[in-house]
This record gives sequence, C-alpha cells and structure tokens, in this order.
Amino acid sequence: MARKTGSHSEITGPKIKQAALELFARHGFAAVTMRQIAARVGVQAGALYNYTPDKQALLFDLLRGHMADLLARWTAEQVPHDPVAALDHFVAFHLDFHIQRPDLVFISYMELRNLTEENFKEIEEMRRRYEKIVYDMIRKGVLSGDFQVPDAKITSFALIAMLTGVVDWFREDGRLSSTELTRHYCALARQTFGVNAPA
Amino acid sequence: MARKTGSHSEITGPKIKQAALELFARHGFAAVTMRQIAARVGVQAGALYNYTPDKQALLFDLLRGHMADLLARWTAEQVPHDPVAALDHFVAFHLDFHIQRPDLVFISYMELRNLTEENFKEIEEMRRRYEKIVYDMIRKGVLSGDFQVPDAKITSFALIAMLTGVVDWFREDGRLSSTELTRHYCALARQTFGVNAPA
DNA sequence: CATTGATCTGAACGCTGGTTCAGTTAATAT
DNA sequence: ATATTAACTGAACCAGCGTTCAGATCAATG
Repeated sequence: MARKTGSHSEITGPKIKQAALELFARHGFAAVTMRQIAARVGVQAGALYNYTPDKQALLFDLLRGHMADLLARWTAEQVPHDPVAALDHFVAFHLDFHIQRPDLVFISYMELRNLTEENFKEIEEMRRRYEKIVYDMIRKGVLSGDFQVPDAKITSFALIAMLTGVVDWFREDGRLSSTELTRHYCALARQTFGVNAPA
Repeated sequence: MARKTGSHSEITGPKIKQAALELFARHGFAAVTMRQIAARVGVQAGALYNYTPDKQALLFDLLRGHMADLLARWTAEQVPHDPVAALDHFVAFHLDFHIQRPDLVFISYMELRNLTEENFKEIEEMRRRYEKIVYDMIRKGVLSGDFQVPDAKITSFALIAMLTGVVDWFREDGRLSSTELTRHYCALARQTFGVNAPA
C-alpha cells in the first residue's frame, strides 16, 4: 500500500467512539445524529462509515466493550477466600470500575432497548454472567454462616443496584472522596449482609 | 354547545396518554413517533394535537403526574413515629407504589434528558422533595439511636436505589409474591440500617 | 330539520434522518 | 516523477419526522 496503514484511522477511529459515547450519554442514542458525531470528530458524516457499518454497531460496540471489560477485569482480580473479605473486595472493585466510566454505565443501562434483538441478547447474557458472580459470592457467605440475608437472589440485585446507583450522584470533586465512598459502602454492605462486627 | 362536551375526548385523551406511556417505555421518547401513538389510539396523527400542544408536553405530563402522584400519596400516609416502624412503612409504600407503575418508573428515570431545561427543573425539584423525605427519616432514626449507618446521605441514595431497582426484575407471576417481596426488603433494609433484632 | 361545534381526517409543509457514492486529497512506495 | 490507495468530502437519495389546517363528520340542541 502507498500510505502508512491507518495513518489517520488510528486517531479518527477512537475519536468516533469517544464522541459517540459522550453524545449518546448526554442526549440518548435515538436523539443523536451521525452528523453530530461527525462534527465533534471534525469530519463529514460519510467518513464515519469507514469505521462502522452503521449507527447501531456504534452503540453495540460500546456496550459490548464495556461488559467485556467488566468481566475481564473481575476475572483478573485476586479474590480473598474469606466471604466478608470477598464482599469488601467486590464492593471496592465494583465502585471503582463504575465510577471511572459513568457514561458507559449510563448508556449500558439506558440504551439496551435501542439494540437489535440479537445484539440485546448478547449484552444481556454478559450481564447475567456478572450477576451470577455476585449471587455465587453471596451463596458462599450464606452457606459458611458469615452472611445472614433474607433471600440471596434479592440481595444480589439489591447490592448491585445500590452500588451502581452511585454513578447517578457521585462527583470526584464532591463532598466525599472515592476512598471515603468505598469505605462507607463496604460498611453499609456488611450491615446489609448481616455481618457481625469483627471482634 | 351542540355535542356533549368531550363525548369522545374523555376516552381519547386517556388513551393517548396510555399509548404514549407504553411506547415511550418500550422504545424511548426520541424513537417514538406521533404517528405510532396515533395508530395505537386508532386515530390520525393530527388528532393528537387536540389533546397536547406537542410531543414534549406528552412526556412532561406523564412525568409530572407520576411525581405528583408519588408525593401526594406519601403525604396522605399515616407514618408511625417509631423510626423502625417508619422504615418498614416506607419500604412497603415505596415498593408497592413503584411495582404498580413499572412503565412510569422507567421513563421517569430514562427520559429526564429529553425534557426541556425548564421542564427538567420542575421534575428534578419534585424528585429532590422525595429524596429529602427519605433523608429526614434516616436522620431521625440516627439521632434517636435506632439506626446505625456510615453516612445518612449515602444511605438514603442506597435505599432508594435498591428499592427502585426492583422494577427491573420483579414480575407479578414470578417466584415471589409482592407480599414476600416486601417482607424480604423490610428485613434487608433493617439490616442495612443497623437495626438490632427486636427483643 | 337546520344549526352548532367538538372531533377527527387526509393531505400537505419544511426539514432532517441514516446512508451511499463518485470524486478529491495527500502520504507513501517505486 | 508517477502510481497507488487509505481517508475523506460534498452532494445527493428517499424515507420519515413533528406539526398545521381546511374541510368532513355527526351527536346533541333549539
């Protein structure tokens, strides 16, 4: 080839993803136009189609990448065997991961219905995998006697909801640092799980 | 007048609101067309403008009505003075109210960004009023020594998130009845709030 | 029976949407 | 210098959007 492969595409590609992410998060997938995305990248709308087959793929790639990242990172974690320590570890991991990606978290929840049925199923399957991780963690703690919860399934949903809800209000420059946030939520989660105060 | 006032409008008006609600919840405000709404009502698109000045007002009325309903109903509740009993009462109220209106709950969270700035402020103000109710309830319990939580503000957000998250998965014909659901969540909320088991 | 006016139709308006594509540009290889 | 080709432009396509409005409809009135 005559030109260094992707001399610009290595820049433009990620810029498109970033622009799409920000605009989808702010205005919603359906309300964002390809021309808006292109304008933010500094390019004409037609040029986007060198990088994505269509608008739908732009959304799907963002969501799939997000979920894949989440699962991969948790898999790489060294999780303590003690159930209470594992809970602390999970709380810290989940908060840290989600706080760093508020836009992705936002659209991963909001824009599921704008996926085609096929794409939706793929994302939902990944989400279920993550939920199962939490459920299994709780079951272990219940069986070992460390946790006392009314219902493991409900508690898994409740934990994820209360942790993920943080992205709706947490700001890096707010009243609480992310360290304090994690500390508070670890304490709250322990209480929720009926963990007795350590001796 | 020559025709009984609103002989049809008394039917068509609510049908439009219902159709808009269902379609907004399923596909999102921006993705729904006035023609889709009209088709579901059994009317031409132009007829909708006898009932709403524009599409935006259709969304705003749904959200404002939902929040007004929520606040009015809580105000009408007889809340026990005992903090723990008040917590139980709130959990039962919040779950019951939200489970009965999954579509409204859904769009009240998802479609805030599709409101004009002016309309958004009005809804946000109502939401803050509701959050303050929860915060004040927690503060009372903390001051009386009934609750032990790491941070009252965080706990108020956590409680609302874990309760409201229920609409994402709860189904009337599922594993749990709404009565069992409420019982489990009351127990979970008590633990979260560090309430000691009653003597 | 003629009139009235709330209700709705059907067609149109101007505009913008996602997407396509022939052609231009410019960096590299020969 | 010339050829090559990735990267992009700019204009077009057509479908569909929210909204408007002149006119049709028709149950109740006088």
